[in-house]
Amino acid sequence: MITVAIAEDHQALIDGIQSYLEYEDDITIVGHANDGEQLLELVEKRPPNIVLCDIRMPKVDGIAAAKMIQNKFPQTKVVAFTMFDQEEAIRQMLDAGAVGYILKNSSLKVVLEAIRTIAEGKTYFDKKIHLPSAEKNKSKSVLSSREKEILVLVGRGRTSHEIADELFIGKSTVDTHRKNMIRKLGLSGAGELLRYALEKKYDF
Amino acid sequence: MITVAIAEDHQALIDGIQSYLEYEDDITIVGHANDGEQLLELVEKRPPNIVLCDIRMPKVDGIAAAKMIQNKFPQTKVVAFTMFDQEEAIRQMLDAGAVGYILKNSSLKVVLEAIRTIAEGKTYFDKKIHLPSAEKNKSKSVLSSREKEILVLVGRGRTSHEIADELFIGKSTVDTHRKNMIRKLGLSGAGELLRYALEKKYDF
DNA sequence: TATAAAATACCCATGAATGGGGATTTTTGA
DNA sequence: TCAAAAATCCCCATTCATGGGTATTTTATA
Repeated sequence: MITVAIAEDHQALIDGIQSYLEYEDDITIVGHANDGEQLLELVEKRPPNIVLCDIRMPKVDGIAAAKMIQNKFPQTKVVAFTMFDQEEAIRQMLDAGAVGYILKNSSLKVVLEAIRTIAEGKTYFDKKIHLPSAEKNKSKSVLSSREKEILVLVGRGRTSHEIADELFIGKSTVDTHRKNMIRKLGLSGAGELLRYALEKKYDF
Repeated sequence: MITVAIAEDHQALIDGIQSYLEYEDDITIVGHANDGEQLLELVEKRPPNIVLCDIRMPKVDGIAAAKMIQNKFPQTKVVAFTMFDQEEAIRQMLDAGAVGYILKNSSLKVVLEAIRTIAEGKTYFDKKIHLPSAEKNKSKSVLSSREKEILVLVGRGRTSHEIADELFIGKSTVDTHRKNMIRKLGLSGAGELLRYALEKKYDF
C-alpha cells in the first residue's frame, strides 16, 4: 500500500485527484494540505510514502517544504506537482530533495504512473519537462546571494536608502549591487531592475 | 441530461473533474478545452448546457470567451471556475454573461451543486465570494480608459517620452496622466506606478 | 444646455535610479 | 596559498519619475 499526501491550495484539484485514485487498490490518500505549513504538520504526524507537492503555496512554498521533509523524513519522497516548467524551478525542487516532477497540464494518468514508479524507489519526470543537465546542476545563479537578497527588497519597492538602513550597509553599496545586477542581467533603463524583480518572481 | 464543457489549461484538473462526475447519472462532460480558442470551437460545434470556464487561459481569456458564448449561444450558461476572488474579476465575468462563479479552492462538491442549480435555470455563486452589489455594478473603474491605456505602456517599461511618441501626444501630457493615476490610486514614491501596473495585471 | 470629467499641455523643483568611473577588504574555492 | 569573486564603499553626471502647481479644450452626461 502506497500512502500519498497532497499539498495544493486548490481544493478542487485535491478532490479530483482523490476521485481519480479512489479505486486504485495499491494507493491511499492519507491526507491533504492547502498550504506548506499544513503539509509539514501532516507529514510530521504521519509520514506518507509520497508527497505530491505544489511549488507556489501560501505560508511555506514547495521548495522550502521539500527541504524540510527531506531532512526530517528521508523515507518520504517528494514529487513536485506544478505549473512551472522552467529549468530553474526543476533544479530548485531537485536540490530540495524532490525525486519527481510533474506538470499540472499533464493528465492524472501521469500522476498515477509517477506514484507507482517512485514507490519502487525510482525517480519520475514528466516527459514534457526539460531536465536540467548534470553539469548545470552544479552551477549557480548569475546573481550572488547578497544580490538576490537586495533584489527582493527592490521588488518590494524599497529605495536604496531604505535597503541600506535595513541591511546596515551604505547606500552606495546598495547602488553598486544594483549596478552589478543590471550589468549581469543585461538590463538597461529606468525601472528595468524593478520590472525584472517583479516579473521574475516565481518565474525562476 | 446536463451537458458540460470544461475550459481549463491544467489537464490534471480536467481529469479530476471528469473522474469526480463520472458516476453522476444526470451529467455528461461533452468536451474540454485547454485554452479559450479551443473552447469557442468546442461550443460552436456542440453547444453544451453549461461551460465551466477559467479566467486566465492562453489565447482567449475567460472574460472574452464568456462574452462570445453569451452572444452566439445564449442557451449555454457560463460558470466561472477560477482562483480569482476579487470583486472586479467577479464583476467582469458577470458582465460577460456568466451565471455562476466558483473558486478553485472550494471542493468539487460545490461544482456539482452549481451544475445542478444552474441547469434548473438559476444562478450559483460560491459562498466564499463577495458578490458585487447591484449599484456598484454600474460604476466604472477609478481610472479613465486613456489612463488605463497609458498604464499598460508604463507596465511595459516605456518612458514618458516613448509613450508620448507612441500616442502622438506631448510628454507632459503623459506625465500629467501619470500624476493623475498616482493620485487616484493613492500611491506615492518612486516606481510605485510601475509596481502597480505590474502587480495589478490580472489582479483585477 | 450646463457642468463635470477627461484629455491635453505646461512650469518648476526634487528625489531616486542609472550609468560611467574608481577603490579596498573579505570570502570562497581550486 | 593564491586568485577570483563577493561585499563593501565612494565620486560624479545624467536621466527619469514624482510631486507641487497652473491652464485650456474637448467630451460625456444629466
